[in-house]
Amino acid sequence: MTEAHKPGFSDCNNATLRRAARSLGRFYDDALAPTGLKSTQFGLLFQIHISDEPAMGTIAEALIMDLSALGHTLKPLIRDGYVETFPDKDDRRVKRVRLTPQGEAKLDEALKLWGVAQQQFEDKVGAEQAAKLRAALDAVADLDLEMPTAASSN
Amino acid sequence: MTEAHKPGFSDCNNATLRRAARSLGRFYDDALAPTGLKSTQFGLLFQIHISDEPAMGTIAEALIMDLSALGHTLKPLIRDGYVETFPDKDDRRVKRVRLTPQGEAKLDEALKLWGVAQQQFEDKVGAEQAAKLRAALDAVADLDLEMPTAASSN
DNA sequence: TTCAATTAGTGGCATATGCCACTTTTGCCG
DNA sequence: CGGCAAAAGTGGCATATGCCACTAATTGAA
Repeated sequence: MTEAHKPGFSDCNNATLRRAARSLGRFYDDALAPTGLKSTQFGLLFQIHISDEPAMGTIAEALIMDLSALGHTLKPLIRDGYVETFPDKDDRRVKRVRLTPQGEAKLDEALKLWGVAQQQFEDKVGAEQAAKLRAALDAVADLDLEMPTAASSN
Repeated sequence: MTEAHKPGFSDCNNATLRRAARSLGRFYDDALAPTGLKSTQFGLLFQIHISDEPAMGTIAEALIMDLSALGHTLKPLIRDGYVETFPDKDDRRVKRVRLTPQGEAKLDEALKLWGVAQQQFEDKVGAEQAAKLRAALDAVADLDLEMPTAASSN
């Protein structure tokens, strides 16, 4: 076969993905810096915004993140007054989430800066390519991966 | 029709990337769990392995990660005896890194499990597609993105 | 109705990552 | 040569994420 270039991270799908995530994350973080929000927080606020007072579990599922991780990530946003929670009317185990007026305002503010970064990115890779990449990433994220024969070998 | 029912949630390239990273990270983490290593640690050990006693800055650059972040991430690996550092002969500011024999052994052990996960992934998406995805991700990671506003000299 | 199993979150602990302020070395220059 | 800027790391602080053990609220029998 071809004289494979430096293997390094290149071979591991996961390592490559994380590396790209660090790189792109920095870019979007820089873009949002003036708002005081991290790109992850921005994404979370947006997800809450487009949902209808979602339960924590619902958000976690949509973002494919651990429920407890979501709880942790939500704390600074609640502390800063951007988000608030309230119990579900029918199931007291369920805690629903919504943006506060300040949260909505902050999101609007962030959306403008996000747009600049997003545009910048798409100008570089092309809107078409970017859309394809996102589709591919969504497909990967939604894969039902499972370890075949879990352990107990040799 | 009703909106907001898509798997993703926004057109944000960064959010989509992070979401996929969380998802895939879990898969690889599960695969490596028997070794006691996280997929990130595995990636770091591998990077050190294929490099020639790299300086910390060199590793950070290759993985596109903050130097201080690398330092933090390295700590548990040093504590567990998989990695050791030593000063550069010519420049005392430089700290070089290498795997210990246990580190090499642990890496070998992890490589086997990684291979299974990697194979599992490629069976699902196709080796061809996976390679393309990695190429796209590497391209994204190496983009020279810059915010127009604060952009000065570079 | 009462109790075991399930579901939704919380809290603690540990790693992953970044930024910023320092400290130590080098390098460069007048 | 002396001093100042740049380079390489370190440490502290804060957020991002996961897993596990627990608690509280529900549900599904018996």
